Amino acid sequence: MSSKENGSGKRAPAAGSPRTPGRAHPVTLREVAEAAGVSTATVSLVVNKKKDARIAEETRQRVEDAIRTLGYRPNAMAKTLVSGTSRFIGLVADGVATTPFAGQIIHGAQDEAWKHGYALLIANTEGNGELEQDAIQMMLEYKVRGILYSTWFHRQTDIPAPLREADFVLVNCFSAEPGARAVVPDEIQGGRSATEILLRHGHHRIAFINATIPAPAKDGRLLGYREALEEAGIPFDPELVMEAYPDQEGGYRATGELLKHGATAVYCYNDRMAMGLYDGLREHGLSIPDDIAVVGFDNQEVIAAHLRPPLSTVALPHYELGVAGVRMLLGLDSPAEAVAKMHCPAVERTSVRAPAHA
Amino acid sequence: MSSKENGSGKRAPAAGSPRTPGRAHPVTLREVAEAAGVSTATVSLVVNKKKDARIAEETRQRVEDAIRTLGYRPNAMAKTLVSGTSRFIGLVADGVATTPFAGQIIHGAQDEAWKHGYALLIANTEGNGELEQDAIQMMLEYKVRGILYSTWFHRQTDIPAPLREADFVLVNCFSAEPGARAVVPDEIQGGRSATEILLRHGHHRIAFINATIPAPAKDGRLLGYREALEEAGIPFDPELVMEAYPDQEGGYRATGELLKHGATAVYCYNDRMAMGLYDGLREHGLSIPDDIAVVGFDNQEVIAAHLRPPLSTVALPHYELGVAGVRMLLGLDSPAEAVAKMHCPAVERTSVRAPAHA
DNA sequence: CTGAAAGCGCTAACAC
DNA sequence: GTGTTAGCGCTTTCAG
Repeated sequence: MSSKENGSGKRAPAAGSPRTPGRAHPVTLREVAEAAGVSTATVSLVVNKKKDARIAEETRQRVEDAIRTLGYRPNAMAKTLVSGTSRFIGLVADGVATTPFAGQIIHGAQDEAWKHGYALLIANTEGNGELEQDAIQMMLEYKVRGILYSTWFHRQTDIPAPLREADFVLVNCFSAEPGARAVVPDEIQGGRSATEILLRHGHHRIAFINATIPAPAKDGRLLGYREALEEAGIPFDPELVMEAYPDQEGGYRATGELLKHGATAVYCYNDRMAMGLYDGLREHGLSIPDDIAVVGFDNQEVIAAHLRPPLSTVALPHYELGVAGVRMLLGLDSPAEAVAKMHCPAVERTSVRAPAHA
Repeated sequence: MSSKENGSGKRAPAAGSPRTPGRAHPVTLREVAEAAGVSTATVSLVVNKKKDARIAEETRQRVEDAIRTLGYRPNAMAKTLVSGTSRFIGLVADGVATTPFAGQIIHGAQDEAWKHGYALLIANTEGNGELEQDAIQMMLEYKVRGILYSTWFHRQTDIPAPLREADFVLVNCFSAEPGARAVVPDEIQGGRSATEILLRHGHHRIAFINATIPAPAKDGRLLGYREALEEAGIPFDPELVMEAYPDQEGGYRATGELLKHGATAVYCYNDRMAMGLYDGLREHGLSIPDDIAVVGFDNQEVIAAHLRPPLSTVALPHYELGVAGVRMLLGLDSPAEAVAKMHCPAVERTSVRAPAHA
């Protein structure tokens, strides 16, 4: 964290601030105490609404009036200094920017943290290791309650050394180290759910366009597909599984291969591939869902909800990942596994219908 | 900020932490001083690398060794308490979640803040006024250097009362109050740029599908369109301007109307509408860009870069908004206007070509 | 029921 | 060159 600064420190010339009328220095506890004619201890007690402290109703009134008229606001830094640990939870992310998803992790973490009186201190590292170290150091210096270390796509990760000095949990990633707490999406169940959407509509020849890129998602989503098939008593046909680069172009290019094997339905590794596939299918004069049913994965809102027809898919529970991350950090839930797998809910839209000949 | 807590406060049972071996309490400055056989003042001086303090090289070494072996880490809270203001910049957003864009604002703000030694304290309010108040209060209590108040889409906003107690700047929004500092995208220039892409390719009959929803973007993008036309000496034809709900469905439904007026090119209020329009045009057997050229607005990556053909559009400078916001807050740039308009750069892809008969 | 006083970890005069 | 000391604003025994 470099430090150079030339700011004026001046306030914006906004309309007269209602509270601190002309005061340069913020109001302190002591000042409130003097104004109310009590000691700082007493003020502290009423400010913090200590249950066991018996304050005369009359005194409390006097103090509260003083607080109001002076516009007193507690200094969280001083509080923290005394208590030794702040009400901050750090969130280190490798990409808030890169993806619409990271935002949801932040959102979930923030909501849950807030609920328990914590604020989020965030650092976006965009994959820069040095920055990451610095960010963690900084959080440590601010005495954060703990750190959420998150990645924008589900993957294995190394635990940066300084992270160990804090209470931490990995979010959307996991470590090879046993015992390292983590929360990740349940890719297998997600793959099962995606396949089941199709199965439920009566499809038997279901193709799966997997990603070419190795990742827990690649393995998990395939495994889920196989499990669902097996449970439905449908033999696994390797011909129906193909691979493509996991974006629109990949999906588009996979169209030809897909059409060779007489599938009546296809489950795509992600929504972006499904989007490309839509174009490819259309060019072949095929209509969705009448000629072929499609499901995606990720529930990437901008895409899935607005394709024609809207895409049935399985959602990656990013918001829940954030929530679960802070709950685990704070030790709010019963002590289950070290790594929690979050459910990926199916979200059905209209890209699936029973096969024509069924 | 409610406060209830039952966390265990235990650390994750990770591998032995390298630094603080078994220590319950973090290492303090005083301890380093004792270990090095110097006073706390001296340690403070070397820790902060004070230029003017003359420390004997030998002493400095001794101190640095002590720091290293003890694994000392400064307590930022104590520092802040002394100095009166923290190295935090608050960022209040009404929707990190709702959109892929907000992430970019955060990203820009964080990068720039970090560059100047500040960390970001963020609060997502999702439009909840009470939460917003609380968030600002909290930031005030943590003595933030200032607050960035941002909205996920460009609009006018009211300044929440507590915000006035801080140094603040509005990001992606603005206030009716004169003097309130703000940074917003330059919609007019953006509209001009979008239109100019089409003009440059030789189009004369350029339709504009505007949004139905009132917003600075609606007015600005239209105005930019008119300016570009005028500058090109092309008379404004009201028939070529239509309105639709600003999403895929809106764009799709606008197709029929669009086709009535012999436009060879169309500029859409946003990329989502363009996406819908692509489908509509395709159903009419029209091809892009041969039969009709299309440009969007927003540069919503997932969409624009991956439509077939990839969509030429104008980017909303969210990252830059974040950067400019902290620069303005910190008073880093020359004292220009109270509200800065950020440039919206054209990003050309392949959805535009010269008109057929040209 | 309330006040006095001792710090939390660090910085900044001001001595020596 | 380096040590002493007085707080920063607050919480928390411990007296009374």
